[in-house]
Amino acid sequence: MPRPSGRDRPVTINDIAAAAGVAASTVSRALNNPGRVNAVTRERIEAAARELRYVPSSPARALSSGRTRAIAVLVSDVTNPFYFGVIRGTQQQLKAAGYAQLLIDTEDSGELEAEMLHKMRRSLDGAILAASRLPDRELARLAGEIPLVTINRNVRGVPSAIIDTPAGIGQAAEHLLSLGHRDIAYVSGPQRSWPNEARWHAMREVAARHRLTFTRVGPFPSGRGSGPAAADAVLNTGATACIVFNDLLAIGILQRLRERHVRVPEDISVVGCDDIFGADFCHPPLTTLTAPIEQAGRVAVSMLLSRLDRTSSPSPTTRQQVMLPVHLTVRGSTGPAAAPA
Amino acid sequence: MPRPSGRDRPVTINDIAAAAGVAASTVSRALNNPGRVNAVTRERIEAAARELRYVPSSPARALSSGRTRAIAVLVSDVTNPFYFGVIRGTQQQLKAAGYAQLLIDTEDSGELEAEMLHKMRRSLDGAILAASRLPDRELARLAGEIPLVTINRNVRGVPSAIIDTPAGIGQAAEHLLSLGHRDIAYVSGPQRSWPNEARWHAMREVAARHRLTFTRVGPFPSGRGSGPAAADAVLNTGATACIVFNDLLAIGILQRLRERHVRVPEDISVVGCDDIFGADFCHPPLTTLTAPIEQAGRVAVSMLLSRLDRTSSPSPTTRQQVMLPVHLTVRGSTGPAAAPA
DNA sequence: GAAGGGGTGGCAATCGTTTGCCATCTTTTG
DNA sequence: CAAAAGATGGCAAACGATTGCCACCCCTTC
Repeated sequence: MPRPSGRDRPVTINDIAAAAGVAASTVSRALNNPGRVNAVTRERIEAAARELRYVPSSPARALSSGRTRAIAVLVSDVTNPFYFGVIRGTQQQLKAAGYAQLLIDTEDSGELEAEMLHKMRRSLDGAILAASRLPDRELARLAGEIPLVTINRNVRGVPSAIIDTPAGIGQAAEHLLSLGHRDIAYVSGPQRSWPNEARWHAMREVAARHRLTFTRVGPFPSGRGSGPAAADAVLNTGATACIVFNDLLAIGILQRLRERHVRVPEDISVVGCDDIFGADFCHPPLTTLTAPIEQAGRVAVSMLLSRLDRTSSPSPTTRQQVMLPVHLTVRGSTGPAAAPA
Repeated sequence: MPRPSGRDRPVTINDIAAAAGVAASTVSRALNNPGRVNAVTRERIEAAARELRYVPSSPARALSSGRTRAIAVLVSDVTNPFYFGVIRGTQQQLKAAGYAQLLIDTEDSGELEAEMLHKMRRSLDGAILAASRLPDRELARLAGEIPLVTINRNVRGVPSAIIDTPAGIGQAAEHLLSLGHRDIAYVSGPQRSWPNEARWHAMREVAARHRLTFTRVGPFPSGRGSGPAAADAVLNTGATACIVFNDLLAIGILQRLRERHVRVPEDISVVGCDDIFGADFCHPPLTTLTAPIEQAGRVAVSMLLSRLDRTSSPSPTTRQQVMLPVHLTVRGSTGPAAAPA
């Protein structure tokens, strides 16, 4: 017995039933399935519920209905500003739909990610994976256990919201090329990161189109801490410009270049990806691919919820993939190529 | 019936009971209260549980035990970097203790805050309020409904983790005074913000101690968007230095000053509060009061959990208030006072 | 006037655990 | 050796909702 003393036992559906002079089942129906009960009865019940300040117990509801109205959002690092946007987007959309948001930090570990998903599978209606570190096969398997939507991760059979940064890479490269850069480096993010591979792939395509060769350095963990190593590596290649896996790393690079008295953009141009918080006020302000991060979060939630609502009938209205466009935001970190020494 | 087809009905405690040849109650005890059952029986049960990959159903558990093992963390704006730290701290500590973290963005609205707390009170074991917008009275009332811990908010009867920024204000002011500043402005944050009042109060004390008068401008909403207005207001006061409610606002001010070609720190010095992400790489890097934000999150969780665990016996070991010290981090945004024109 | 059919509402089973209470068996103790 | 105490496990009643099924009433409709 949780609360033996009748101190302030929470109001249940039965209390309302008693107050309104009906059965508990009728109360349940009046509240969830209004068409099913007579209008005047319903009103009486609603009045009683209001009067008693009734709040349904979600555990009880979850137990009997099998639906928890809770969605998990998994991010690989809550302190990475990229995810702020995601979290905010999901938060908004989930709240609007009356779902609770469970935030989980997977600490960049695929195992932790899989374990959490497995453990919580019974208490969740679904999950959104931002930056999953899981192998495709594993991801597909988990998608069978629990409804999943990924962000920035393309796996067959798993719906996803994808930010089309690779397309933006083209714009970024054109921008640099038009400034006279020929020697461009790509600073690689984490090895097992899907967006990282996609971005590098896009770089190579641009290079091929222009009969150039771009070099790649890395991989580096995507944090500011990797900045020094990454900056040094870029300088070693002799490139006059670089496109960096993400802004966080790019900002780290900027700091290191400053330390080494390498001028940006005079000596080297830097382009980031994502346009996170800080990209506009670092020094110099970062030219970057502006991504609709919040929107990605919102879209992912919508996709997930629409899957949950359709009662097992695969409505064709929901797309499996939503591609979100990015655009290049030119700021101070890019400029004309330095004349070769 | 949630899952009518027996497709892959989740494993329950009963399945284990059957497999191990005991009663369900014994399984429950073996898993939650190991001392209560014989060692060999327990091992048999654990083996079966492992074999069947049993995961307990939290709703069911919550329903019968009355405890959900879920804690809500309420922040007033998820995109404010200050809260990243809080969220990360709570996240770590909660995960370690086996609790789920429900993230709620109250969008700076006290009503939304109260409503969410009230609605979720049945599905939560407790909540952590970072930057509550609720009046003291309301807060105290809600603390009776559900275990609460606040961060940076001091209300009688509600335990809290408080970052001692006011003490730091003293250091910041001394720093500025030693640089020759006599005319110092305080840039006020949101009006109903408790930390804001505390910081201004600390400013006035320092001023009194030195027989000076500091001016106050604002209030301003705490976002970068308020930067321009705040910067202009500061310039109007003729102050040679300012201490700003928080870094977000300070960074906004920095940007505006740059636009207006006011040099920092030559023409005016700026000190922020919190040392958020970005404070070290904005231009110039911001001198600020470094706050142990993550730690505040962790401490708040510890306080909350210790309250939950002590089975209604008010153990005196838990303090009601934990004060966390800050320190001044001097960077590029402060320098010697300009000679009066 | 009998048969059929919507509209309403109640009964009771069910979801998966936890836990009070009791029965049994084994030890310890005087 | 009897009685008390402890260890162990089962029974069954919660917890608070949802929902299938049935009963009843009141209208139609032929």
